[in-house]
Amino acid sequence: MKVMSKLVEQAITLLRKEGFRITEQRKAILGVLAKAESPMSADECFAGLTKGKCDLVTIYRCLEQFEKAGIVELGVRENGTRVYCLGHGHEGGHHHHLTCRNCGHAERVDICMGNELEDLAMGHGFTKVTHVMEVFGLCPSCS
Amino acid sequence: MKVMSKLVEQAITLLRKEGFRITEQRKAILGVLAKAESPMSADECFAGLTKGKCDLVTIYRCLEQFEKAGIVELGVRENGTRVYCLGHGHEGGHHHHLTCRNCGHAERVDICMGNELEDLAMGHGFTKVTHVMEVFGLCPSCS
DNA sequence: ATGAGTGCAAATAGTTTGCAAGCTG
DNA sequence: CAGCTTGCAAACTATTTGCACTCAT
Repeated sequence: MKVMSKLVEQAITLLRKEGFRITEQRKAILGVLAKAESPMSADECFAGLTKGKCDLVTIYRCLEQFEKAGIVELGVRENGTRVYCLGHGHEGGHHHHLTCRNCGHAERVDICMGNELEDLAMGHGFTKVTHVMEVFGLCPSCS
Repeated sequence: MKVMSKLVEQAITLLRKEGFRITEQRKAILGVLAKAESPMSADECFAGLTKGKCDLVTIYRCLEQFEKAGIVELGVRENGTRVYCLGHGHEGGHHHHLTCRNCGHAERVDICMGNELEDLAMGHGFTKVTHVMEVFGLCPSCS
């Protein structure tokens, strides 16, 4: 397991802290996510792994754990497919994406109305508020 | 086909204008959507129809057409299920929803950053920009 | 009458579950 | 060594497609 990106190291530390176990497959999955630095579906992670490294089912289970542990962000594609993303750059905080409907290329979007939404939801008496937002379009090359 | 809500009538007019044909099943589906006035999945529409009125496949196809014709809004649930919504009240323009993760109850949310997103996307050279946003939480009764 | 629309059956995509065996802490 | 994790097979849910038939225009 050659060099390990900073992102992966951070993630592993966090996982360990949350009491999850560190396995070869988890490290591999994190590696793929880190290399992409953009949202990926379980299937895409699978494709990015050296064949036989890990079962697709394991990827689903790990991604779910990663999300619970708060080390990846969950998003949705236009067609409903769930995608997970290891925070890009800096702090990797909450963010969204501008995804090309055609080639899949995604860019980070930092505007977000999370607070306004939370306030509004609280106003309606809702608790445990979360939100999903995805922006789609055709990127310059695909336009 | 008893009385028909204003919403349904509007929708039918629009459909006709766009060159789509008006069938019993389409009217029925619109009727269900209008009664709910909140986002529904294809399955839920199906359940709301008198058995045998229309095939589930037809619902999928109709909803797709309705969206193309611009008479329903497309949304996504937390788990990726697509939901469609006939504009509530007033103009039925673009809007989002605050959905209870537990009981499914949904309320309309009018805040939206569509313009900011569009500007940002344009800035990145993207065209044909659309976005999906859904807010989830636990409603007062389910909290 | 003619092509959009429908029903039925079957195929897909994405995701979940059960269970026995393996590996981490 | 206890129990979290994994792999494999199989079940499931949401959605799509092919094809012959029907009905709105």
